Amino acid sequence: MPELPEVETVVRGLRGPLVGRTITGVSYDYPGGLVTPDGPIFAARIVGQTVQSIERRAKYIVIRLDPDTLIIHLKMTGRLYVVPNDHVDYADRWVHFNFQLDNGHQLRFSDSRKFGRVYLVGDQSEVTGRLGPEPLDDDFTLDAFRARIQGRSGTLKPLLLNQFFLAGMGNIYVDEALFASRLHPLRRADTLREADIARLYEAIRAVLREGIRREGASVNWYRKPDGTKGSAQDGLQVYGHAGDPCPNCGRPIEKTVVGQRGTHLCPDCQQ
DNA sequence: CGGACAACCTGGCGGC
DNA sequence: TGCCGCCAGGTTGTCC
Repeated sequence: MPELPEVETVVRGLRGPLVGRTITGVSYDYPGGLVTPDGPIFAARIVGQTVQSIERRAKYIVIRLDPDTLIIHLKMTGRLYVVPNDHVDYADRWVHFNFQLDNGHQLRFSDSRKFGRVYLVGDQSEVTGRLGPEPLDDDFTLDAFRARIQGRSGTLKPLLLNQFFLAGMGNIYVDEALFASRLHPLRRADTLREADIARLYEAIRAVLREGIRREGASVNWYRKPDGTKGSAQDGLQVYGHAGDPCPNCGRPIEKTVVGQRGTHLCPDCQQ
């Protein structure tokens, strides 16, 4: 669920309460969620480090400490929020990491399905170094996208979900971008014409920007750091709309499986 | 390079 | 009301 717009919203919501804070302790009850370093080193190494800045790279939340970097991936059910030590929250039942801050607050990482991952590294590129370009960066131009997609032969949906091809898209926004560009999820990348590539490029950027503007899609688990829902789900055209009339032609939206993922499309509008 | 599939997990939901 | 079984999906790793 948390894709680029959701993670971007989380990052923006965490900056205020976290930047400038020093971590004074950490506890966790699911060692499997800690990728690196080894458990015995983790607490000793992070305690005493101060948050310098918070950024997003793909779907990773990158918290720059000094000298290390704390990186968190929410996967599907992860939630991050900062609350006073004595605050009781509904999502606390799934908290597996709890970072104590120097101002009587805590950064809590709740994750019911335990898919989320935590990294503490000296060099961010250990985790995010091989990811594809950021679709909303200024230097991700139409020319850059064209150069990247030319020479690829795979089907569009799995290609757009591939984080090494393009960073940040997930199941929701890929379905939306393909609908907006009138391209079928099974369309092969090497059959796209110039106009198709241009429409797809614009659609990717548009759906992601709209997702951020609406502060993410709370289809089920995703919440903003303040616990409230985003509203991007209200603007979705096809995702979660199986059987509903296509906003373009009125015929029913279909749900199928592409690349082992639930896929929503209008078979009449998307070719 | 690509595609299929299993694995990691557990809440929520449909069906009975 | 309660139980069973399946579905959801981000990422990695394996295999062909």
